[in-house]
Amino acid sequence: MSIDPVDDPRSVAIEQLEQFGLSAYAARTFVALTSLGIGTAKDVSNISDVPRTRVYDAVDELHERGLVDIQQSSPKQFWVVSADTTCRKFEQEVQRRTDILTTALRELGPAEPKQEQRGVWTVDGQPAVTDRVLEFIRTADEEVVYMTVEELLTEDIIDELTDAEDRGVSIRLAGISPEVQDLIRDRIPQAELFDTLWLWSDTPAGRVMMADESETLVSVLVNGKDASPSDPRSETAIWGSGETNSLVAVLRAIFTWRLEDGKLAD
Amino acid sequence: MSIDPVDDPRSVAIEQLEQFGLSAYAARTFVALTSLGIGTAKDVSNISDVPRTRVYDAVDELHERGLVDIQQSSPKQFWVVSADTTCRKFEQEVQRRTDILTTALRELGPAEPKQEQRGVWTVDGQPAVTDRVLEFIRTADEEVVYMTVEELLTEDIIDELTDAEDRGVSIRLAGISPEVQDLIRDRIPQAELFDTLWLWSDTPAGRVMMADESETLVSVLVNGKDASPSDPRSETAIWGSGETNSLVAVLRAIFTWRLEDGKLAD
DNA sequence: CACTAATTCACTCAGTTAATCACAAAAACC
DNA sequence: GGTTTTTGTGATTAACTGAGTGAATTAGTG
Repeated sequence: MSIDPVDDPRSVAIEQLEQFGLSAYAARTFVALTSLGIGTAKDVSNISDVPRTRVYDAVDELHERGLVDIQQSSPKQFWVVSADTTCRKFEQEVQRRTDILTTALRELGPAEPKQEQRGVWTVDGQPAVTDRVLEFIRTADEEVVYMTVEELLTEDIIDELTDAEDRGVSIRLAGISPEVQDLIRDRIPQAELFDTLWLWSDTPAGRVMMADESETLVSVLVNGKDASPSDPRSETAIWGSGETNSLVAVLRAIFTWRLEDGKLAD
Repeated sequence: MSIDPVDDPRSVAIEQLEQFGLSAYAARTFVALTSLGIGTAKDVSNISDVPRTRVYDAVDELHERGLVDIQQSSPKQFWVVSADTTCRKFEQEVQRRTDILTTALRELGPAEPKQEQRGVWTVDGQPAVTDRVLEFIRTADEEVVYMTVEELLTEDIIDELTDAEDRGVSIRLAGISPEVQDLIRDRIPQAELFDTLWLWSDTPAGRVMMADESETLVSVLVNGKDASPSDPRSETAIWGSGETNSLVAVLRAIFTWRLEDGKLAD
């Protein structure tokens, strides 16, 4: 077919506008008006598939939001604000909302350190896993050990590691190719780079990390062979926290042993 | 009653979370978990009024979004990310969406200068009116005349006027008390301050503006006496654009006459 | 093995919104 | 001036989503 819905700017815009809380009609009407600039209900109905009689309601909704102005004539004319202004508007709106949410949650959250001992938690999806990793690095104050395949040593992680090092946290990294090692030595000079601990390459490798010997995370990439090759939600991790957590215990044992044995005793 | 819903951080947070696209159950569950830190379905159901049997669905939804992790034990335990991380997450998410929307709309909008001649458009609500004013100032390149009551000479307008002045646009302001005039002279030194043109004080005064003698806007505050005194949606404006627009013609005549007559001829 | 708690699943009900239709008012056109 | 088309408003119906409830299955516990 001629138009691929995922590429068509119309569909994309409509999709996003709905996400911002507009009704389907309002979103489609807005997009139609954006390419028209100014138009009547008939014009809008022609190029969008909004029933003509419903354009009026949709425009009212948009007018409420300050996105469209109405000319009281017959036929009514509808004027749409510029794309730039619209986006600025949404950004402000959302910024305001985020602020409200932040303060509300802060008032609420006792933020008492959740010292879970026994449990092992699951996280799915690379973004979510990265979040946990970042949080662990952020709250570490002595040591971070991070074994990873290269595709998972992303910029945000390096940033967080750099911050940690500045706080005096000792960083130990593994699983990195020689080229990237150079980069790391530049960005995080104090980091200790050690070789990967076990046979790593032919497994659906993900990452293994430990912070302060009390927070650990292990992940695998689930689409090593089959599954859609570019599915971003293909990482699955488990993590545990607390000195007596079993996962923590296992990893601490392994790391301590290998680090002291294979490399240096610090 | 003991709890005012508009002040209760729980209600506020739930409200905002729903705006961000979470279901009612998911939002309430999240808030409950935020004050708990870690909890079971029972815990959540006790302090929120989510039916126990539905906590699981809600948690699934939150897990999908990376806001909650699940411990596969019995009873299941749920762990919630910190308030800070949550808000960071939403901010990123929304930023991404706004970017997508912006590019999509840019591809779409011909952004051809909408030169409307005859029409007079309506705008309601102070934020929306301010938007139009800002846009007119932004696109002016010779002259801006702005008469206003003080409460409508807000910071964002002053900023935009300052920018305009830097571009070499001549600014003419009226309707400002002596104290504020000093402020203006400091912020926008080149601005010409002229006295209000007609009896202004006993009307439900709003603003009158003209940009480049081709874009004009007139507003009134509709709740001068009655109506809820602090209703923000109480300003109503009309605007017109183009050399031959009737509203433009009228205002141009008045301003030119009064400015040359009463003050100076520039 | 029996009993209880926990979890999942299936179903109902209500509210919302899309969509269609019918009608009144206004414009345009003989 | 009457007729026809266009425009705007309101009512009505259909479809869908999501809240809420309860039954059925599973997992712990004594």
